[in-house]
Amino acid sequence: MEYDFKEIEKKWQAYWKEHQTYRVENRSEKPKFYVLDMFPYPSGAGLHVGHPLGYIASDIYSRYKRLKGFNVLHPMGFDAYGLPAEQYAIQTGQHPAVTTEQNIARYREQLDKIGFSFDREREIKTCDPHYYKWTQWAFIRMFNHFYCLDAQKARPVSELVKAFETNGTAGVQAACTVPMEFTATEWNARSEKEQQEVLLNYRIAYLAETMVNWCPQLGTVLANDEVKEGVSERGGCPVVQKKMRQWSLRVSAYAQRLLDGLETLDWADSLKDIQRNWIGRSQGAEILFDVKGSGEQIEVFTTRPDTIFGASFMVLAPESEYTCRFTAPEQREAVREYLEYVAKRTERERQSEVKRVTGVFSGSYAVNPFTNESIPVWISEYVLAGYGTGAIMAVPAHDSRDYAFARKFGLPVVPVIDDGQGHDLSESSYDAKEGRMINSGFIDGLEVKEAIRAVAEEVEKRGLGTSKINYRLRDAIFSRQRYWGEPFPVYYKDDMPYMLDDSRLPLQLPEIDKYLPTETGEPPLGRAKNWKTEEGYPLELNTMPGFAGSSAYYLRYMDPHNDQALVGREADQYWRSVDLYMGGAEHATGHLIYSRFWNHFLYDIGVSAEQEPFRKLINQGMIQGRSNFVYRVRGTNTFVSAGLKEQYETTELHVNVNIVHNDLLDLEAFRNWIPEYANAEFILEEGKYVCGWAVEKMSKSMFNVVNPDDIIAEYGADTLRLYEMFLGPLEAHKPWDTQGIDGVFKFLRKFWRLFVQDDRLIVTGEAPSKEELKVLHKTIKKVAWDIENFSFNTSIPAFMICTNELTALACHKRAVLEPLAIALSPFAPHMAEEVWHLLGNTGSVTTALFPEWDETYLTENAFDYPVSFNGKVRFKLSQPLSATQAEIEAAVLAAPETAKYLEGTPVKKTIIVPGKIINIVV
RNA sequence: GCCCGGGUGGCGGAAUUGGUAGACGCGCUGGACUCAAAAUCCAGUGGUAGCAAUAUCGUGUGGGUUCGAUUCCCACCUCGGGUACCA
Repeated sequence: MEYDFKEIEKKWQAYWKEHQTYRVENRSEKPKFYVLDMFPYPSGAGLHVGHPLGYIASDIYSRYKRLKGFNVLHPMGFDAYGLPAEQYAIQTGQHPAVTTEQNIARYREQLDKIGFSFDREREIKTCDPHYYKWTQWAFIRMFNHFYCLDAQKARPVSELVKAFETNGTAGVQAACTVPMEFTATEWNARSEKEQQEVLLNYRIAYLAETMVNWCPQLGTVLANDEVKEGVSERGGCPVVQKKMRQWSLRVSAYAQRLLDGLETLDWADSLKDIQRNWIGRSQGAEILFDVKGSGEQIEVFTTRPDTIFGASFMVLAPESEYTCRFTAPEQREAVREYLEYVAKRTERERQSEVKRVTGVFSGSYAVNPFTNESIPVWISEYVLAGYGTGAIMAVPAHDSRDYAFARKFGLPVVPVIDDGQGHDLSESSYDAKEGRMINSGFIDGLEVKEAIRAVAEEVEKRGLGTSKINYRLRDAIFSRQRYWGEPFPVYYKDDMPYMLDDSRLPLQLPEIDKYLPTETGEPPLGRAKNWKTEEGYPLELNTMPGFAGSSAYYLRYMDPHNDQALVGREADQYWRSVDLYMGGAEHATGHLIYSRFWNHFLYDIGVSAEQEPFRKLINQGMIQGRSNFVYRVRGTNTFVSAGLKEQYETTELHVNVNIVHNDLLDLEAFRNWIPEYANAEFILEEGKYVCGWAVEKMSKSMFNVVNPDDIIAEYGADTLRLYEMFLGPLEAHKPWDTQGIDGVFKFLRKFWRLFVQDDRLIVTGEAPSKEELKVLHKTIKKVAWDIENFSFNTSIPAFMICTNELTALACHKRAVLEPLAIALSPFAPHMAEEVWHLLGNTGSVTTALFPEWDETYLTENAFDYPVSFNGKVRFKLSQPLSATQAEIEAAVLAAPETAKYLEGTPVKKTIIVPGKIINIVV
């Protein structure tokens, strides 16, 4: 019986299902380990060969951990809300729930064939009311909490109300949208509606007029991470800034904690860097500048207080409220024109024309508090309203943007730092934080870093301002004008939002006739009949964004059937957080920020046991497509082989990679592929048609999609699993190329033949030789190390070498082969189960223990092989010696091998690297 | 612009972190089996010189540290990712 993967894989997949082999309990004597994959959005196209890469890696790790004696939670589910299903619904009228369910069924079927060890009982779908009930529940909690800056955590809004009632804002340190000040008397005099309006300024989930990214083509607003280079990430539609009343989450309140938390995480440094940049902490000072003749002041934020003596003008953001306040009457017309121009520009234009310098003089003058000179106040779009105070002090000599602006409008450039190299300020600004201060009064002669401190102190002393930390991280806009998402558990009374009672959750998504905005421009939910509370209050028409459902799903897996809580206390205390999270780095600024924020909040309110949800994170790389091309001779139906294409005028066309083998085109299959090519003629080289190729994104339009189902049908799931790992380092991006798959398939067949030949089991009970044990233990050691370090691509060669060596030794001994089968089981579980049973074991190999390796089988002589070169003799030590250096030296010099190479030459010195090498210099 | 990563045979990539560079696989070449092909098996395969043993060069480029560098340091070239008037 040859290796019959079809039979074997079918058999064991059925066995696992029937015996619930991978079912896991929330309590155990064993230590826990939680392995999670970023759950997929089930698209209509189904899985391609790139999708399971991370799942295979995490499955190998899960299986390994199980064999190492851990109670492993390894679930899978579906991120089911999303734009594609809704767009499809708009086009076809098909309910998105229906298509989503179909897609999920297809995904599940494809995943099942790969032999994952998921606990199927725990599967979740974000669009399931039993699931999104808890998304809504968490939202209500965010509405009912504010972020207390004293405690650095979320606190109930009821506490805030109490504080307002007794002391007003005095002593209240809370994260807010706009700073507010009022007394208890003022608060108590306010109407219910006015009080609610004030509280929205503090709530963690809040409704506010904010500048949002509005995408007219998609008809919805988008979060910052959903906008890339000024256009929507999905669909690439233009995005404009627009003021709208929208739900937001006060993520910014958690900026420092999200930053600090990174230190405790075992994530790739590059990913941490991305998050650090995104959070964008910058330390500086806020400084007040008097505005001449107004009695009012402008506050600026700067990280370079040291350069204040060089501040020769100020600039306001066009959208800043300062702008209209400080526009002088004679400049009113010019400013109005400029603001009009700015408002017309899209985000994209603004970004693509960064170099373009525009601006207008406000007509006002401010006073530099250190030089007492009067400086003009300008307005320009290069200053952003949403960052800092919306106003800056411009130091053209030491900031390149200010420099460009000063040059364009002829403003003075005053150098205040001497870099010691004679930097030419007529060419460019000097931005570096190095050098000595000049022209700067009391800080003259100080180093830049000292000067920053000195000025900041002086500013505080003179009451001109305070030091201040700013973050780039913005609050997350949480409303979407869409149908296919979680409904908000919100109703409106007197135009103010109120939360539904928990007992009314889940608030189910209503049926509607069409999935488009209403004629009056309301979101699709405006079409729902009776979309109001029993009391008749209207319900919220927006739905939640895609990241809502994916922000706390890992908690739900711990306790997926709990009707009373998002996660039960006991389950949460047991599983705590994800020990290994596997997923793509593209979620660095989206999901991985929101999810951390969400979990920090749940931690604050005592729902989640740990602040950080994902202790270790591995980013698997993307598998790209390898496209093939044919070359059509212009104006004909004749195709020329790649090697000859230079001799003709050709057009390059993508050809389906599934009818190309080793870059050779299957001519018959090509003629049958598309009717247009039925009569195609070919110009061959050496009787073959050679295709061109390139690495591109795997997509339908490039005809380079490889379906895992096809690979499994031809080679089996174990081969697919092995090959995906063998392709290259887990974290690297790499093209899929089916060509090499034969290699791992051959290996599995060879491995099989160690156990079975000529239809019978040939494994014997003989005691293994020293050499065989060395082969075995070498392999176990290597493989265990590789798995622990996620270096799966190198553990497969270890198995291959081992198999070749055992074949050469004609070793069919159970004492060697059984541990080997267990070690292989994380990679090729079907094959491992089969041979495990052939050896007479019962149950699943999952219940075995990963073999331990024994160093004593791997050691031989203290120094194995001398190599001589360049007048030196070198010995490699195969393991650390317990002897002293002098003893080693003496032993080596006395050894006959040494004498052979030295041939009497006197030794100049010896260099000993313990455990590694001895060099003898002659 | 700024912040991260990378550059090793014809190709994917090893080298567990300063110690025999090119493991393993693909591809290619030769051989065995076959009427033949496919499949399978065996051998060879970085460049140069040589029948050969062997010598010599060789990890993007140029320098440096070291007995010893793909690995560490400096400068440059180049590819990829993140981010971008964030003051």
